[in-house]
Amino acid sequence: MSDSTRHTDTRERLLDAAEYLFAQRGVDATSLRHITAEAAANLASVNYHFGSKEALFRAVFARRIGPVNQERLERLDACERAAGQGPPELECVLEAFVAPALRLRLDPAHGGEHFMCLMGRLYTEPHGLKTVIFEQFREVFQRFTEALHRCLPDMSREVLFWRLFFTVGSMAHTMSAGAILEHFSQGHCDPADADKTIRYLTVFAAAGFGAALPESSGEST
Amino acid sequence: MSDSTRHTDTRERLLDAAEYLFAQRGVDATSLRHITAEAAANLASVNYHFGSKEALFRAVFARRIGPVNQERLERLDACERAAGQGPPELECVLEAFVAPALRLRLDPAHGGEHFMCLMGRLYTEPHGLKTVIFEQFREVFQRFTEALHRCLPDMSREVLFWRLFFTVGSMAHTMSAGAILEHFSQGHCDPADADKTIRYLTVFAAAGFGAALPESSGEST
DNA sequence: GTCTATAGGGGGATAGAC
DNA sequence: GTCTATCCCCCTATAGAC
Repeated sequence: MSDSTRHTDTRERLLDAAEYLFAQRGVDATSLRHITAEAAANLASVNYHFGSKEALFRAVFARRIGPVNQERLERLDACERAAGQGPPELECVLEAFVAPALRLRLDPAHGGEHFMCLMGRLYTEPHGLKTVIFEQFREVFQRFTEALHRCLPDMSREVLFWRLFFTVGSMAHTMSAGAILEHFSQGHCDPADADKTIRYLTVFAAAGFGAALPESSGEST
Repeated sequence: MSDSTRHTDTRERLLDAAEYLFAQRGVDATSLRHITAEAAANLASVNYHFGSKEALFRAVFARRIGPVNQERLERLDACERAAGQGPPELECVLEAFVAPALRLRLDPAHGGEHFMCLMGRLYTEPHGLKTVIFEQFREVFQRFTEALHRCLPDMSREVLFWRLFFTVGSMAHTMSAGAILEHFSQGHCDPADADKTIRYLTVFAAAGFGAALPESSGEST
């Protein structure tokens, strides 16, 4: 915000504008012309600063994913310290994973809410770009699956992966489709209340993880 | 399949092609040229049969959502009959909701797998078209929230809506991002096994619904 | 019902002046 | 670093012959 940076941050304005428009209208539906207009920059500036639309998309993610994943790992460290020698607490681990993403919405200064929506959609978008971005989740994925395995030592890898996957689905849905809940619940639910949302999701997922294992019991068709 | 319909089903071929390509590459990224080429039809045929790309998109959904939602209601009826006077069983209700969508993948003759993926993405896509399509879910939503309320009479509407929302998120994620699970689990999980997937998700969600209620307990930041 | 041809509008990327 | 002008592509939708 200082005057010394004012003239140099076209790049930042482009990132902000792209983040906002990608989240609001989708990546394919957003043109470089929309972005540069929103950023009050020139059409050629995207190619000058980033090289291509795809590179801009990657940059939008690179700017924020790192901090989110770092916070996840720090919170996981805290869970493990609190547990001493024993396994960490299940709810603590799940909250460590879920909270940093769901709290993006509250990020002051920045348009974290837009990024949260975009990131929630990332999992299901058909873009080939996904694969590159998912590499940035590898460490988080490994650390958390290890921690969950210590929480639930008798659970097979298969079931553990499935339940983590369901948890990610609930989280992603909350990040990108909260408006639907607000609409269908007719005001009963408020996805803008991050603390409550985190608490509800953590409790739901922890109970799901703790369920007795189904060995393809009873009913099949 | 009969010869008498062979010459008239350009319309069907267009729907199949659109369903496939929308699922695979996204709606915005799929052009009418792609669709008509895939369907071995003429570029003008989409506008002749449907009027516009948007109308084609709606037709793709209209063709399959009806049957899925009808099956959900029938299965819910079955749960309620089985329960007699009392409340239906929680797992039965959840499976009634989840199974018809997850079993789309097995739909023979048709490309149900593609539609499943597309439908899973519908919740989070930025298209304005969503609102029109969601109207078709209204009855299902009401019947299932009522049934869940009878299963869990002490649960507030707020918590019930949240947990149904989390369940929908897990389901949608499974429908549209199963490939990610297959990749990250390195073969431990097989999202193509519909029976197992349904069982796992039902058990997970039922446990989540059954969790003790959190009154913003303990930790907040 | 099906096709060709085309209108008319954006799209991403780049060259080259400043 | 920033801007204008422009190349060349693909898009949706429609007109009109068959």
